[in-house]
Amino acid sequence: MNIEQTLQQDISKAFEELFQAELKSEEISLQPTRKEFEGSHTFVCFPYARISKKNPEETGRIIGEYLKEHSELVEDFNVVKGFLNIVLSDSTWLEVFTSILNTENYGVSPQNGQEVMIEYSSPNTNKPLHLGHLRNNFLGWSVAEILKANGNKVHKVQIINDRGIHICKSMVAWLKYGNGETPETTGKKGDKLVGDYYVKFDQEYKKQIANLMDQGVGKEQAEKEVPIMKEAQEMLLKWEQKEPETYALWQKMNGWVYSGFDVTYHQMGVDFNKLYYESETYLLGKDEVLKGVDKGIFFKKEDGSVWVDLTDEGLDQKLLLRADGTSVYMTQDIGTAILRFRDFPEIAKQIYTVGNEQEYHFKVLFIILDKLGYEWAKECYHLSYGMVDLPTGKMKSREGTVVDADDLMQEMIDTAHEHTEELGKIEGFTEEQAEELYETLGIGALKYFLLKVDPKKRMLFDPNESIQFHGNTGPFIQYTHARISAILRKAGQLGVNPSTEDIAGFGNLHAIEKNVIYLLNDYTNKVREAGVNYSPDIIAQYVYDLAKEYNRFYQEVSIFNEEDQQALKFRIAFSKVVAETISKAMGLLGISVPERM
RNA sequence: GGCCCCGUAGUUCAAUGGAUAGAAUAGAAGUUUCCUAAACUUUAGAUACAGGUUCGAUUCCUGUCGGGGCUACCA
Repeated sequence: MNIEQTLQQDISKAFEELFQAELKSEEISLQPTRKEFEGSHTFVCFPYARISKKNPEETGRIIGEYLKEHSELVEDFNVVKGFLNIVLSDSTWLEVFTSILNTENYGVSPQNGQEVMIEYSSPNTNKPLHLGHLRNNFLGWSVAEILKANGNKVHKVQIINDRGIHICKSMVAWLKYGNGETPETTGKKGDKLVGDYYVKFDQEYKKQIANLMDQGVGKEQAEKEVPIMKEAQEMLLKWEQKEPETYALWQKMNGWVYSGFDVTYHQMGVDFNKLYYESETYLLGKDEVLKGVDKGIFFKKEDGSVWVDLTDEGLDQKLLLRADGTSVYMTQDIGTAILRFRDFPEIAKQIYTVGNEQEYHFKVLFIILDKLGYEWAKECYHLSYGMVDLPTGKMKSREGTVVDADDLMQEMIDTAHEHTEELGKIEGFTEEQAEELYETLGIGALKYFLLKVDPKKRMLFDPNESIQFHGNTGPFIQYTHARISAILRKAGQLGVNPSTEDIAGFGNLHAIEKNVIYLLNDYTNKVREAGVNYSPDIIAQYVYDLAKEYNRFYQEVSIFNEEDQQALKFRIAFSKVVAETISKAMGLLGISVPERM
């Protein structure tokens, strides 16, 4: 049963019969009643005063009377300053609840036949993943899950930026200063090792510039003449010519990075269906651009460079091919987009999870694809998210303020460990179970923290204060689930296993129970809304509200002391549905929930 | 300079144009014979500023002030 739809229809009917006015039921918007008033759904009467030709207060009263008389759902109503608050009957609430109880896969829409591709992560291979990647990955992965729950078939992909001057820098530094070090000989994660040499390169680079300047060379000239930078550029050329030694070194070092990334992704709990490598796609797009020149979509300058003129769109001119004929980033992205639609001809949408500093880039990319005549260009979407700032400001690798992904996750797990031991909550756990719990809690806290904020907004991460386990946090929600699990275990031991028949006709619902059922009923709306807006924060906010409201119930209503057997059974079934909904919603965020904690 | 985004309690986050702007945390005060106190209850505290549109504005428009991003023949 759909409460909202039914109410909308009933209100629509009221308008027809009372005021002879046609008002489509979709046009009628209901909002949740504020908690200081009685009722669950509120109809705002102001906009309809001109239809009813009565003041809002009066309009609300008349419609309220009508609903109370004619609607099967409505038991009572009150009107406060033009707001019609609708009170539903207990039997309505119970009916809503049992219908949820009996719905398989509640909150999951049937397949709609639509295929969607979502890209996230897309790291460079010259340094380890950091806090910004965590937001990116958690966001992309969660949006993928949310889209699945909305009935889409989803392909999770990333493009790995595995070539270019950045990786050559690490390679040069390793050759010069590495003494043949490997992850095996040092015991270091491969991505960390390669990252160290990237840093080493930068240090040497600066040193050499300083030396040159000491010798009286001007700053600009020094930057141009630095020997180590020249070496990196030469290496890039060798790589492009596939010079065997360079190529082998590149493969070896990237291999180290990938093994390191695998560990990190595993700990993060994210995965991909297909990987794209820049080394395989960076030459794509050039043909498309040249074709575009032939068609007059792009233009060539005297020096031979190719540009697109976007001044009609209110943007600038943008370079697509350099004078020497080589590609730029934009060219590659054009090629990759086309490749992906070739690989997956059925996809109806492509989503790029990339930080908001690249908004301009994607705006231009999508316009170009459209100009090239690709219908699907309109279905490309830049899932743009804000930076994660530190209390000291932006993360800067050169200033050593980057928060490493592995370190941060480990820190969260360690904190969960300490916290759990302090509370003495690990009695009866095996060592293995305890370790698993710390991980569940630590990673859960981190994911929830990063996902509860609207992706579009920048957010602050304070390492000292963001690791919290109280209040609006992942562990709070996990704790609620563990509490319910304890109730269900006890119910199982007592042999209480309520069925729909057991609770049929139960008519003594507690006010908090109605609030919770309202939330349970709202879950499908939230999943839809989160899908439409690509916003896991909607789910995060929702599941927190649900857990919080259930905790109030837990505090105020006792279950096993209840003498009325039907009430007891209802509360068991009710708790079970709450636990399942918490678990599902958290699942959409990539957060698992423990049975005990 | 041009373009884009953001200014909400001390702090971190909410609020399809709707009621007395919600949470969390930090502060103050309470609640464990009873299903896990990582919980619950009470209390105090905010829309940067000035106009405009509207029955009604945190939300839409204009301006001011403040913060951030983009604006490379880098990726």
